[in-house]
Amino acid sequence: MLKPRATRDPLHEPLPFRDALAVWFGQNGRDYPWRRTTDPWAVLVSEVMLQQTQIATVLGRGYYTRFLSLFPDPATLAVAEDEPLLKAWEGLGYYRRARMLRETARAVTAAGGFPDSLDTLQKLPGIGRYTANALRAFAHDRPAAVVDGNVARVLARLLDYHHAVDSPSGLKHLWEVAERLADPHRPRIYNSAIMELGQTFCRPGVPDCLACPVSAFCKTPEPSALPVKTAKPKTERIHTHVLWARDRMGRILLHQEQGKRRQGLWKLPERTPEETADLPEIATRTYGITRFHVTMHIHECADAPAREGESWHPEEAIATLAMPSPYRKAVEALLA
DNA sequence: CATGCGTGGCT
DNA sequence: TAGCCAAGCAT
Repeated sequence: MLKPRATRDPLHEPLPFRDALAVWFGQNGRDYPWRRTTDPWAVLVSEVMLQQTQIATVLGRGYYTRFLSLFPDPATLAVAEDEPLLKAWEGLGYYRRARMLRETARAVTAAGGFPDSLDTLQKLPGIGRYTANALRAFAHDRPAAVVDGNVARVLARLLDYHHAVDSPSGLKHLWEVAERLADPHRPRIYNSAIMELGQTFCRPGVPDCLACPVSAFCKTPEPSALPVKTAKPKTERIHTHVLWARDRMGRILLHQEQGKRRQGLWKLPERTPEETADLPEIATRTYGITRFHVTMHIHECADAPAREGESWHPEEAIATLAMPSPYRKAVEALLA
């Protein structure tokens, strides 16, 4: 891996660093729909959708455009029911984001508009330090710095920073650096540029330092070794047993989540291994969720008493319900 | 401060 | 295949 030697320090010479980023971005910046608007609502929707979610997912499957046509302003989302909201979010994951976005829409609607102070923005549900600053930079073009996964990687390499970037102390340091580096005169361009740099040249694994517009400012001799992250617990293999139950009318038994996290989503009813031991297993599916590798065993039964939170649904109604992806796929395969 | 939260693409 | 990673946040 060939990498040009660092000849300049971005913290010591922030002006040429910002210029190099701005020039490159001005000629090569990508055209995303959320870069074509300054509407705080449209920007907020994009930022929340993009939390821990790749651009290709949000764009490729049309989530962003569809969501904004369904909920074009905060007042519309503020009065939306669970079902259309969760359905619009189906497949994006982290479903709590959708509910928190509606809570924020209600607060903004009640207040008659978006707050402009960083502290007030950060008190809104689902808006943390990153999203609050992103709103200020991308919607209002006001001085702000952001640290997301891309920026953390870029800064760690620029500074040859070998502490864990996902630890609280590491993040604190990176935010301080980010605020010193950020361009106070071109917040929108600067923040767009440094994030896009992390998606393109300064990508995870082996970066493309030879083409990087700021390689002269980059201190690390071994970029592929950065950033350092805290060790994650090893994936655990677990098994679940669910029912594929249809009554005499052909209706399907489903369970609606009640907890804090996935409230409102519909799943196949779960039973203990003992309860399904005598039922024929008609399919198994595997999927990953957080730190678990799940093998879902699907058992067929003609009928079953509905328990708390469970109800029967005609086949035509299934498509209108919001289901987590693994269950959506399982149901579609079983109905095919 | 560590952990849980979804999903899909890439290595 | 298994692990890593992504425009983080709340608890």
